[in-house]
This record gives sequence, structure tokens and C-alpha cells, in this order.
Amino acid sequence: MKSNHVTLKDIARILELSPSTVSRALKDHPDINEETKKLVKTFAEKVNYRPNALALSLRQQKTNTIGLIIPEIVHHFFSSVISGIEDIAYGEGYNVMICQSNENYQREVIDTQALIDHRVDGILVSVSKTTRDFKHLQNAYDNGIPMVFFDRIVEEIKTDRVITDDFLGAQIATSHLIEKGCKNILHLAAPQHLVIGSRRKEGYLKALEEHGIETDEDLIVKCDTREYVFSLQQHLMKLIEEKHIDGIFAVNDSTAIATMQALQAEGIKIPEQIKVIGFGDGPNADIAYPPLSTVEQKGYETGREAMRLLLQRLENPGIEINFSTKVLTPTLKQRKST
Amino acid sequence: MKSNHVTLKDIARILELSPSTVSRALKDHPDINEETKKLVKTFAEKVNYRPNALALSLRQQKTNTIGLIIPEIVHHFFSSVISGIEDIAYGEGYNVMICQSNENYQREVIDTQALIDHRVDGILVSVSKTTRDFKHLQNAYDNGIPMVFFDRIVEEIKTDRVITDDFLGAQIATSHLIEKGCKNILHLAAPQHLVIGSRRKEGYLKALEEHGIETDEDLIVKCDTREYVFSLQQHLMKLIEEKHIDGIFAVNDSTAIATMQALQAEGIKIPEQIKVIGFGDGPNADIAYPPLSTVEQKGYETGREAMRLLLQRLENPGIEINFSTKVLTPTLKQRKST
DNA sequence: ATGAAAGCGCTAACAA
DNA sequence: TTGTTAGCGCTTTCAT
Repeated sequence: MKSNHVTLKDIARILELSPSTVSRALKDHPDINEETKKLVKTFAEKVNYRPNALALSLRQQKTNTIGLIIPEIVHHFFSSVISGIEDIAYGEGYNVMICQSNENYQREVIDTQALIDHRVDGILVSVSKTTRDFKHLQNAYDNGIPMVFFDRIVEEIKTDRVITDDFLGAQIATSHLIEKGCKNILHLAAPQHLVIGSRRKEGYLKALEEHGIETDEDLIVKCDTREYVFSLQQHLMKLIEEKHIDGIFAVNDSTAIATMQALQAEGIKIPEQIKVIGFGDGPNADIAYPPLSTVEQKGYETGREAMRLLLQRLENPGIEINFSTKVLTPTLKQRKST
Repeated sequence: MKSNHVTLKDIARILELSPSTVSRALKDHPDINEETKKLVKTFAEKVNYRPNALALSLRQQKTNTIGLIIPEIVHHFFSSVISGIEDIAYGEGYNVMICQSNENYQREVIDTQALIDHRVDGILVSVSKTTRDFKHLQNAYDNGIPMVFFDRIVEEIKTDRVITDDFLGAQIATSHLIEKGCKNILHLAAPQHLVIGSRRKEGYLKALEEHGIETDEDLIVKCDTREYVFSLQQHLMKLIEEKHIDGIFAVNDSTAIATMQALQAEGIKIPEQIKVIGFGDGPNADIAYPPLSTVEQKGYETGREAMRLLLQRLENPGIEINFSTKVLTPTLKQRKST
């Protein structure tokens, strides 16, 4: 910030006008002389004048910036969400301040604080896996900053939300396996304190129930990352043998893909011996061998909707609108793994 | 920014002190009474006081924010870069303002402007594929904002840079194919106006030359995305047949993987009939079938180095340090595709 | 040990 | 039509 920056005052001084006149000229205020306007504008253009966003924000008590807290940018779902948010935000003149919590609670707390410190106009959040205490978010909320949760929501805080119908998605995925002839379906699940973890498990259970298949708690294994799969490989193989597993529903694509690789390494044929389905439909699903059947989760749409809900609050300050929850419905993407 | 925010002034008024005293107390100024300090601090704590970062930046002429312009967050390489940058930046008390150009020149210009408007202390850039005019960056540079280019650099602007040794990487990849017995090697190349595009091509040519293999311009095809591969599928198959292609070096992993899929769809066995190698080593390489041999490009390290170079400028303002170019050496990652 | 005042860059109510 | 002034939230020099 070494000041090679031209300020309003600089322009005023050089043009022998007052700062207010320059300010008004620049924004086409009706009662400024056309001559003056032209003079000021061409000069400002010439010296490449750009208003200081900090000063503007301070003055207007509005930053035109919204904060985003996201677990991990590397995940395709989340980076799609970012694109969705940005496309809407930019169109409305908002900037997006992206914070990556890295699935780390401490970092999330710090990020939230940083966003508050920067006086963002609103916050979009998907909480980290390790977050179990929500004081930091409650605090932002109490500060009067509009918030929208997406995907990994916090049920304790009442506000707008955008979620995927995880229950339905899991039900669709599981039913698909059943319809393909699977009888003993293993579920690789996310931590149950995450809403997506429990909802997807419930959808799985519901599908079994609907098809009159008895549930077996042993067939639900907490395992939601690629690394996790390989570390559990022995255990999983044993389970598959003992329980005659013929179908696997994994809580996300990368777990599903790693599982296929682990099984193939043990000589198991997919889909002939065991059918596998994931959840999310990132680009990996197409790359996997065989291409992975999965349930499509709309990241870009999630981002757009979240930003739209936030905008609604920002553009109607003070007006009480009932909180709404936008539910996106996932759809089956059948490929070769089922 | 609906003001539920407590200000210094608020505290001063309530505690019947002057704003300056409060300010000093909060930052442990030596000549403030211990009593007063305690009073102020506990009160500030109690009401959850947080200094307004905007006001601070305006006052100090320093935002402690650095700007990042990146082509596409969805690419693993770039999201790793972000992590590298953030890890260093956070450690030094800097925030990172991330802008995604989406490989779009116009957007890049706007993003650059937004960063200047926000008076970021420095900028890290990897230019978009469609950028051929650098006025916007030159402008930031002329404004006295320290800049570091990484990966997709701009040769016209003299400043610090972090790059992968693309020439060497391509040479390593191509030599590997040759050592594995390939005689007729196809190169799927990136646009030549991008430094990485031409460097990688040159490395490919160099390797051929070193091994006494005649080069053939027909074996260099501009094709650097998954979609591109499938749209060129017919053309590529014809080329492979006519030229007896037995090895393919693709400018990036996703192009390499798509190529393997296209070939396999035509019944070609990999690596038996044709060996394929990529560049970059994202997680997709492990997921591909067969797992893709590639050359490792260190995203996280790139980010760290870029941020370190920038920090060096920021912490030594005014001091002229010669610009340096940090070159990261890629290493061969052999898997099953070669 | 504390306070008053000025100023970072900008806008807007009020004056002229 | 233009200028003066105050103030957004904060720090810091200069008084007291």
C-alpha cells in the first residue's frame, strides 16, 4: 500500500476545486456543471483515479463484501459452490472473501472473526467436520450479520439454509442397488454429528426398510475418506466375506472410488460381484474405473441459491422475512459401477 | 454491517475515558495505569470488542491483506497453491483475498482492479489462458504494489516469480517414454502463448533430440483439456494409426487421463500398446485406470514460495532487492500407464 | 497518566 | 453551482 495512489483530495487540489465537488462530479450528481463534470472525469480517467474501497466502506457502513467459510477448496463440490456464489455476487456488485477452514475448528473460529473484523455485509458458511461448538457463528449472528448455511448446516442457529436432500439422495442410491439385485448392502458413513452423515444413513435405512430388507448395524461403517478406506481395508474385506456383501453405498465419491480400488486389488470384480455407488458426482466419477454410479449433488446451484438468499436479506435490511430452507433434489447418475 | 458493533468510542464513553486512552490501554502502552488497563481490557473482553479492520487499514495505510488472482480453483494444482499461500500468510498475520479469473481476461482485469481498490499490500498472480494484454497488471505494478507471479508468469513484467521447471519436467516425461521403448511420441500441447505451453513443448523436443529421434511437427497437437480430447478423438485415432504412435505425453493430467479413456474405448491397451504420461500429479492420477504416470508439480510448495517472496518485499519496503525467480524441479512419478 | 486534535479517503447535510 | 464541515473508527503527536 505504498501510496502511489491518487486521492480525491489530490484531484481537488490540482483542479482547484473542493473535494465534495470532485466527489459529486464523479458520480454525476445533478447539480454539478456539465463543464466541471467533464473536466473532473477526464482528469480522473487520465490519472487512473480509483476510489479507496476502505474509505468508502467506512463511510457508508457497508463493505459490499460477503464472507465465505468453506471446509476445503480442493473438493469439487465446494469449488463449484464458490463459482455459483461468485457468479451471483459479482453480478450484484459484491466481492467474496473466501476463507478455508481446512476442516479445522480453530481455523474456522479465526476465519469467522476475521470476517467480522472486516465488517462483511453477510456470511455464507458450511461448517467444518470438527466443529461441535457454534459460539463463533452465534456471535456473528448476534452481531447482526446476515448468515446463510449451506450443505453442512448448523441446526441450532435459525437462519436461511441451502441443503441437498441427503435423505432422499441416499434412499435413491440404496434403492438403485436393491433394484440391481443387491441384498446385503454395506454403508460407508460420515460422522453422525454431521447432518449430512446422519441424513444419508437414515435414507439408506429407509430404502432397506421399504424393500423389506432387514437392517444390520454391523453393515454401517464409519469411513468417509480415501485414506480411511485403505486403513480399514482388512476389516472391510472380512466384513464383505462374512456378510456376503454384494452392494456398497459410500457417503461420497472419493470413498466409493477408493473402495473400488481396494476391492479390485483383492480381485473382486465390479460391478459383477459387488456393485458400488457414491454420492456427489464430481468429475472423478467419470475418471474412475469403472465409471462410478452416483447421486448428483448440485454444487453450483447450491452456491447460487445460498447467495440469492443472502442477497434477499441484504437488500431488505430491517425487514423481517421468514427464514427459508432451500432443498435441492439430487438425481441418480448411473454409470458402470452398478 | 448493521451496527451492533462496539467501537472504541463506545467504550471510552461508557468508561468515561478518552478514545486515545482506551486505544493505548488495549495495546499495552507503557504509560497507561495498570488499573486503567485492566479496567479497559476486561470491559472490552466483556462486550466482545473487535477493532474495525477497515478503520485500522485506512489509518495505517496497510491492509495486511494480499490479493490472489488464480485461473480456476477447481484444479487441484491451484487449490494446493492456495493452501500453501494461506499457510504462510496466516502465520504472518496476513489475510488472502482470492479472486478466480475463470480463465477469462475480462474477469482478470476486474479482479485486479478490485484488489487495487481494496489497497491490498501485495498481489500474487497466475494469469489466465486468455490474457494477452498485461496493462492491468502493469498498472498495479506501477501503483507500487509488490507482485509475484507463479506458474503462469508474464515475462514482460519484471518481478519475483515462482515457476516449475517445465522444460525439465517435459524432458523427464518424454525421456521416460523413450526409455520405456517408445519411438513415435505424440505431444498434446497447451497454447504456445502460455509460457508453460511452449516450455513443455521445448522439453519434449529436447528429449527427442537427445535420444536422436527425429521430430515431426504433426506429432504436436494443440489439445489441453478433457473436452478437447473427445472432440479431437477421430483426428487423434487417425494420427495414431498413420504415425504408429506408441507413446503420448500430455501437457497435463486430465488431458492424459481423457486420452487413456478415449484410446481404451477404441480397444487400445495401455500401457501395452501405447504408453501415456501426464504432467502435474493431482489426485486424479491415482484414480485413473491404469494409474497415471506423471511428473509431479508442487502446488503447495509453489504457493509457499510465492508468498515468501512477497513477504520479503512487504517486510522490507523501499529496500531494493533484486528480483528472483524460484524454480521448482518436478520429479517423475511412475505408475502403471507407462 | 490522560486528553484533545488532526487525519487516513471519502460523502452528505448544510451553507453560501 | 460550489464549498465548508463533520464524521465513519481508529491512532498518534502534542499538549496538559
